[in-house]
Amino acid sequence: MRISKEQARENREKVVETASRLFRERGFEGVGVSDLMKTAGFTHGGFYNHFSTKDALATEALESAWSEMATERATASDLSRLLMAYLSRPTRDSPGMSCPAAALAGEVARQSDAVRTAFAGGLEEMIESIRQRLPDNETEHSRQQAVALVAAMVGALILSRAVPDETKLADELLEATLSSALRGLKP
Amino acid sequence: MRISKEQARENREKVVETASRLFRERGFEGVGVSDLMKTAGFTHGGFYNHFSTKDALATEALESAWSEMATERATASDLSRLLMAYLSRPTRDSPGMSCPAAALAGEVARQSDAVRTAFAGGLEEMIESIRQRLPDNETEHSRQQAVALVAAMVGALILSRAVPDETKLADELLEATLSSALRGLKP
DNA sequence: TGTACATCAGTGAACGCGCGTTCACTGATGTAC
DNA sequence: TGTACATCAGTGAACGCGCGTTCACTGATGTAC
Repeated sequence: MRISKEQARENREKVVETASRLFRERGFEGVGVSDLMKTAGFTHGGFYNHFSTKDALATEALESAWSEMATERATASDLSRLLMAYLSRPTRDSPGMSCPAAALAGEVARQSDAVRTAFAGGLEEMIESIRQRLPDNETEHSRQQAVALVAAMVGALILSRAVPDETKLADELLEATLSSALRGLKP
Repeated sequence: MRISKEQARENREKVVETASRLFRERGFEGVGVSDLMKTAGFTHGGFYNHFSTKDALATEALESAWSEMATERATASDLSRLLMAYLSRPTRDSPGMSCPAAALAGEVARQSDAVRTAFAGGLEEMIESIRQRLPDNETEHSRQQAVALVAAMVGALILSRAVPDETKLADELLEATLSSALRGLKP
């Protein structure tokens, strides 16, 4: 049952997008190739027609997630709103659709150079896009401010997801970091 | 070859401490029971004389790591120095001996309730010990400040470990977050 | 435009491997008398 | 205090299982004439 080239391209994309979501939800190690292909609507054997290894897919899936984030950031009207959306309960509760840094940073430290490089590329873009939205985005200091802000955003989301769901601390992490970040934007 | 009660107690502690280090270095999933017992100096079969499951050990190992951190925090003379030590390259490059939040937060979100609760307990202690060291540690606002500060510290360390070693960004994350945090301590 | 055949995306069984966990066994420690 | 025996921490083989990856096969698509 050979498939048309166009169909094959679409199928490949479907696998990458499914991986992009599942990896963020369960981590790289938490998603098996067989599991992933099944979720994407295929059998596992065909995987290696598209990707040389699981690690190669991980790299592509990460790039896909970062690109999705960049598109989403472009729609935010200003930095305050971007921060409010990022440090929110809906974002915390849907890791598969949100920031790959918050979902995968811990595991990325132990992945291949290809994955780590893809991660750093997307993170750099995130930092720069935030720097450009800072009030004083021309100064040298704005770079430092953007880097620190991204670290705080990512840290808050990761920690909020780690503590048990019902704890006050889970919400507190988002709220305190948001307040602190918004305060930092004032001149 | 039965062992004395005292010896058995020491052996158990050795396994917990080895796990505490290895889990922080490689993640929960990255350390096998057999591997762990071998590193601690035993064969794997004896594991279940001490722990009911690997998850039970994970919980104890996490508690042990947090307790180690609390002891270490108690020796810091002031908050500035604590921040400088936390956001440093030596700390970043020895995850097995440093903050369990930075090493394990990502994975903890997908662990059992027991592990997540142990994680939240240690994190809460960390937040409170930092709040007490803030200049205005009597105000209501100090709690919020401490929570946001901890999120930034943990986020910076996690991201610094995720990007490739040689990148400028790895150091930048530590430095920018440290500068921003120290600036936040001024009245 | 129609025919013959090569290509290759997808299928599903099979591979070796390491995982967490179980178990029969060993023999020094701990205990009962 | 000395003897007999039960206890149990540690050993290492074995368990079923799911992992990433390979492979022979299928049959519609793509191509050569």
